[in-house]
Amino acid sequence: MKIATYNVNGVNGRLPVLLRWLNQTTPDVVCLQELKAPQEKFPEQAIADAGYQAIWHGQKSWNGVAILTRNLQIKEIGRALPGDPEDMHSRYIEAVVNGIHIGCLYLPNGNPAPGPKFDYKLQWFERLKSHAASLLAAGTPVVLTGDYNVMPTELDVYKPERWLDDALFRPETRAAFKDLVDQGWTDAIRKLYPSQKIYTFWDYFRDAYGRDAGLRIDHFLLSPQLDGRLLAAGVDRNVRGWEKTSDHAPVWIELAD
DNA sequence: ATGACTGTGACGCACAGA
Repeated sequence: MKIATYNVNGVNGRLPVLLRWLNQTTPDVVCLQELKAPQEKFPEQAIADAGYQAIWHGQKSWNGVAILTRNLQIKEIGRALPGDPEDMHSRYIEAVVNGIHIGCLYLPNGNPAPGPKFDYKLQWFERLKSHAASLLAAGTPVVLTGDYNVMPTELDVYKPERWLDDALFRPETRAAFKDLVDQGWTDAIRKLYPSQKIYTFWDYFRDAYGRDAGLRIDHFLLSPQLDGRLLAAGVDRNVRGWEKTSDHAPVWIELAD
């Protein structure tokens, strides 16, 4: 089973790119982030015509997450990260597909740091850790994937020294990600490519893609039940070179059935 | 060190992104 994650940066503006990529790569499950569309403006029909059913949690202008499946039943479990009923951002949706819990997340950016946005990021991280721990305790296979807005190590940044004070790379952020992984999760890309420079995002500015000035911020965390089923993983980085493309590239894993 | 790009909502320009 092939599972992909893709921060589309606007699902309607990105629709031609999204459909082209879906058609070329036909993942079985797709987690989308940054829909930037209200609930009623999700392009359900175009995605259905491409062969995918979908559940989504939209929001006007910002955020928004979705899970798409191809020829697989999808059962929604929830569309909010537990722990803060006041949090109105659409940043989490969870479903069961093929017996696997799929958590699709869009972790807050957190800039500028320090400040209230950074505090929100760290609080969101705490809630994620809490929910992740309960998923592990349940003992079912789980994939937690999406845009984590974290470069976990220096290997994941083109110029680490420039990012030390950034919300995506500050010590508190990296520590939160490490705490999460240390619960018992496997970072799928790093398991297969422990020392390779791999990026999933390139800024629109200054020809970042052309210079390969990238970041690795979109991740797949696998619960222990799935660790042994990981067959392959990669980044469809060519998609970042397409016209009218997102600043993120799709990332994917392949699991044994 | 700075500013550069992009999508959305509204149809200016502000805001958020990373």
